[in-house]
Amino acid sequence: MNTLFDLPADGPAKPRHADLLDDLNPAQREAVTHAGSPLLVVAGAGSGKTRVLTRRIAYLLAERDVHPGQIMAITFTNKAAAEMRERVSDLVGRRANAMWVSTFHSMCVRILRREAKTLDMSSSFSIYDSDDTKRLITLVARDLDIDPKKYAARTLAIHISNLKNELIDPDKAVADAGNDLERRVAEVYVEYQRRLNQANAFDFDDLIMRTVELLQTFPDVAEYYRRRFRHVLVDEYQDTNHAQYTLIRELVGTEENEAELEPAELCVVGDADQSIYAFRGATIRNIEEFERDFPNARTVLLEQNYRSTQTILNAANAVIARNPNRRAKRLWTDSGDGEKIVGYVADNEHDEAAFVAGEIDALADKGEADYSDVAVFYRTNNQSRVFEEIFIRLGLPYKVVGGVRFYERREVRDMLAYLRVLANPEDTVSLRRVLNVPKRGIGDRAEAVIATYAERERISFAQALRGAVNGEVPLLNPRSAKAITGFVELMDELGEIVESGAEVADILEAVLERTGYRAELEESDDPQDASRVENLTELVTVAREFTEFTAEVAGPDGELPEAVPVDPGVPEPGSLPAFLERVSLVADADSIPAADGGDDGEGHDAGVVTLMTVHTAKGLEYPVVFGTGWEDGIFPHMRALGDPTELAEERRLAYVAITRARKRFYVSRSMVRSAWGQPQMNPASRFLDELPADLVDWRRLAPSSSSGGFGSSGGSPRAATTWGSRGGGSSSPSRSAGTSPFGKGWKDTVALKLDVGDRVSHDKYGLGTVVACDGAGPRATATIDFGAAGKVRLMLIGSVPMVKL
DNA sequence: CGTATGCTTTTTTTT
DNA sequence: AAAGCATACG
Repeated sequence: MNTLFDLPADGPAKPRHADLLDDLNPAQREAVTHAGSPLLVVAGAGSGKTRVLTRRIAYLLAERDVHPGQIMAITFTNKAAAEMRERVSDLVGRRANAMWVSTFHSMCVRILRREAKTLDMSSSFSIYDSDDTKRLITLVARDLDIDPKKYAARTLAIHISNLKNELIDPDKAVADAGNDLERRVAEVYVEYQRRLNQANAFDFDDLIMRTVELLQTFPDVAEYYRRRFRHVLVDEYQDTNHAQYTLIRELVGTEENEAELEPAELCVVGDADQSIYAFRGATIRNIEEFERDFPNARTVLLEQNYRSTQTILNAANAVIARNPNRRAKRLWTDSGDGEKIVGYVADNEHDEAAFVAGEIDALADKGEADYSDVAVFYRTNNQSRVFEEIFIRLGLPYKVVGGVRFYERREVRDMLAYLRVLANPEDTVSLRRVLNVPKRGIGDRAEAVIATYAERERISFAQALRGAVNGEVPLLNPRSAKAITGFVELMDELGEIVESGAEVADILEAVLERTGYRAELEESDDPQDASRVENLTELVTVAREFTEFTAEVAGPDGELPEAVPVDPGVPEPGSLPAFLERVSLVADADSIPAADGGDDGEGHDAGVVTLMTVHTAKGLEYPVVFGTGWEDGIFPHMRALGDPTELAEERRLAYVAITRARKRFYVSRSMVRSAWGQPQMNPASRFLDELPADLVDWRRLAPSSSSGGFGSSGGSPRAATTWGSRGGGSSSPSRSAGTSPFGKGWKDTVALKLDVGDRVSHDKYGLGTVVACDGAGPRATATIDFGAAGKVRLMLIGSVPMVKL
């Protein structure tokens, strides 16, 4: 991390004007000092964006007499928020604590806790993540007799999420529904939302949508926040969705809706080329139309890059230039060309991982990089596995960021569900989750009976359980009633512990013991259960540290950093609700190891290599970056191959990957890669072709195919897109040697060999284009877009009524 | 009600 | 390859 520009820790509380602007380039300086109208900072990768933001805040405080309590800065991850706060603190001291620096989601939670009553919710509400959401939708869909085959809960959840991101409420969704799917979605949405309310819960999307609703429906509430926050700063503006955009507008206010109050000063920072979250509703429109949305807006362009070599920037520029309809922007640096990009074509994914490990080893040996200087990127989480295997074997220290997240593990979620029920007894999803975990004799049948009873009596599930204790529930067999009584008593006991003000960690311990959850795991002989016990111990430790940390931050006088006036409904620091809130809103990126390897003087700690998806890597930088799996179908992802819009997003992703690198960038691809069991052959990523040939030093090329490569182009090596049984070694004894030029080396059962992009003619469907290939050998299938006839997935085995054109 | 077994699906990316 | 889900049986 670059500490070059940080003031000494004991520096002046109020740096002078010159200190804040001295080391900025003219564009940065303008972005820092601009006043009086909305400001868009188009910040290319590595152009000093965070520096501009933090300086701007410091400048507001030092030179423009703004009070820290008037500043709201919004980011996408807690890590980014923490970093921003810290860097502002370095500049202006502890005054920074009065600012709101947070993610969209925690900011909204904070507002919602305070104003919950206004929306008929209790401030002890639960926050549902996508897993909870899916569970609730499953329940709702079942109650509505919706065929789970035809409408998967996940599909319904995605559609409902999209509606919420567009601020479409259930009533409007019903009114707008124009086809079968939309009608079903709307129907589920209505009931789902009702149940969320009943459970005193918000889902992720609600946090934004309902805050907007709050501000739009209650002008006095909106005015309170508008008077309070006179400066709103938004990072990663290109990743905002419509709901977030509207939220910003409501917070800032406009002349129309607030006659006596000037709109707050808005400053947004972003880069359309780094927009990679369209799949969750982010829209580049927000950044592209900023000047129209906010009249008189000023735009500042930051193109000078302080991170990478010119070689790396040229590569990134060349790739991103292929995207259509793009506002021209070229990053440059004055720090020289540096090393060439290193390329490698592997036989298979193990070979690729071995190459990466070998290079890291070599760099470390030569003293050219510490492990902590190195990051390995891949497109999807499952690709981390081979790297882990080989790193473990070689003893290379590493950390995987993301993937199966700690808080998503079953045992952890079970425990959190207990805690959530204790904090919010109306939380039906969590309650039903733990009802029979560990097994205590309350089966599906009993659960359904209770649910029906609750529905009919119009009471909550929790109340219905109490009804069962009193024998008021018909059709419930006595055994179940007895089991339920036991459960209710157990929860009451735990509730008393919570009431007594016990620490979160102690509550957790009590849950683990008294429910018998830990005992069940310990008695099990499944080796997985041993690691589950460890995870739970870890969870208790996390809870312990959470309480201690907040006690520490609160300081001796008990004064909280963020507590300006103590907002009603804001959870007590270190308390159970505070813990649950924190846990609900953590992101993968929040747990990324420090880039500087934690060298606290004592000895030399080389740190760990960081493994993560390109998405997670956004906003980070490393001296050495490995971009792996650059294959069509992997990166760009298979799902994007058929769609220009999605392909453009994949290309932005490639741009993000390259621009993370400071000194060295490696790219690799693999000829063969196993996908769900079966080996699969992938052609080179089209993005490799887009890298200028003279920038890349290919350490190993694809073996040239005897079939004389069609499809090879430019300077980059592209294997002929034929099939053969390469690599894998022992996997298959049947080698392709001596077979036809098209080398159908797998099994002779495969009737037709197709690649993505091939044109075909089918007896029944007519002309089509292959958009995806899956499986191999007898299980090979192709997904083919037949235009008007739709997309069809076909087996390629036996006699296929189709020819390749 | 709980468990075993076999069948299905799963792979984007995440606050 | 692995995990979740439905079905059948104890």
